[in-house]
Amino acid sequence: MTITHQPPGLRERKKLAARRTLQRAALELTAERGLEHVTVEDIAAAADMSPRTFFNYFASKEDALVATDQQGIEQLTGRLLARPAGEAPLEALRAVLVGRLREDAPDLDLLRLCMSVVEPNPVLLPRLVGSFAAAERALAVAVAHRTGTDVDRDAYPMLLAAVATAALRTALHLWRTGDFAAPLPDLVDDAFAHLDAGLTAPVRDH
Amino acid sequence: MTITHQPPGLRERKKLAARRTLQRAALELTAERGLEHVTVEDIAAAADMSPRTFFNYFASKEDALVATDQQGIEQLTGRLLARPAGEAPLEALRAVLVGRLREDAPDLDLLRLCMSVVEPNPVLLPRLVGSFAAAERALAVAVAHRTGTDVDRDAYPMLLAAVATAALRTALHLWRTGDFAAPLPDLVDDAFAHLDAGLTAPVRDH
DNA sequence: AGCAAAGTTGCAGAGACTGCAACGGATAAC
DNA sequence: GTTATCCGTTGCAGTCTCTGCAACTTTGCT
Repeated sequence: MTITHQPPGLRERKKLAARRTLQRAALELTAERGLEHVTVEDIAAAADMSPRTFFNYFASKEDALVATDQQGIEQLTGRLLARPAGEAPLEALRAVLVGRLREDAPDLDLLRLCMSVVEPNPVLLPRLVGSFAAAERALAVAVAHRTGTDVDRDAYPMLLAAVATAALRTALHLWRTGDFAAPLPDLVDDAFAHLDAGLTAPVRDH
Repeated sequence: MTITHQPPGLRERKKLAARRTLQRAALELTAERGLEHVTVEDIAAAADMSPRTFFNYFASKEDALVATDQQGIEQLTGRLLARPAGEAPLEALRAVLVGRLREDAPDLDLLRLCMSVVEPNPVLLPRLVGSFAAAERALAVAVAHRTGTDVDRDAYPMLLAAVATAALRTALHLWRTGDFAAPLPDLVDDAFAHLDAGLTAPVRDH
């Protein structure tokens, strides 16, 4: 099983499209009606698919609202490993995350929807936080690889990955509470700047 | 509605006991049989309660396996606010978390069980991570209060709370992969030490 | 065109979860 | 001591989530 980096075939593209369609349908319906007034059947219908097919893409209804796809994760770790070897790991993480966010606008769109949906449905907050777990683990492995440490014996890789997602989550929170006015990449960058500054109590300038 | 800090009445104690009984039953059964071979009915039976009662305590089967109770969270934030005002916020968080872990052994027992259960049931990992969300939010509010910042406008409080739980989660991971040999409080302390050291790549000494 | 691999769908069934109403034990007021 | 009240427990009925399986359709390749 080798990883093929061919231009993705029709098959893959259709699958990704279907996934996005379902995700968007789920988010929009939930934004309108609230989480408990949307059934999987509704979502499937809105996406012109069978309910059974929904579960081929998402393990649960809530997953469709907060999930990050495996492909995106692999893209992140790939880029992380491609950073110059001398770079400080935290810097590399910042560059990769910010870089990715600056690129794809369509993803940002879904992300915004997602944050809007989570806020009035607090049950989803743990889910959202949990959905970062997979990415975090993958990033930790990549960091371990970069630094020659061991994910299961050294604190460093997991801690660094966890701190990076902490920055991301913080930025997402501020993004939403600020009505998405500030550009998300900038917010993430700011959060990392706080980390660089050593997490000392900030000066209040407002 | 004021917060009563009376010695908890019989009623409260019984509720907490019931909750723990259910939690332990759920964890032990899942440890034996695996997540998908345990039903809520099984758990309720093992705890000598009706299945319906289970859902009076936990919103879902998985919740019983990873949930942290509201009371514990309030205890944490209470202690955080009671720390000396001059103390650096990260230091205060470290002291509170480590302090709490050094105290109650029974809780550690459940925590160990929980980690043992999550490992062979990866579906639970996001849930576990998500279960920290509530605590994190509460801690962020407390930090904001301590530092005079705004949870919804400044990155600092959420970032700090998220970093603290990152340390905790990292410690939990190492605790498990090390077969629970090292004392958890020490591991948490170590993780915070890494944070203090500025997240620079560690020297490899093994 | 024709074969093989992979995706979609329907179906049936187990189990998760909820609202409601009845029951019962503890508490408090009289 | 009796009565009124609160609050947790339980059973029940019903909806929805989620899964395995088998039939069918589409895609990718020759």
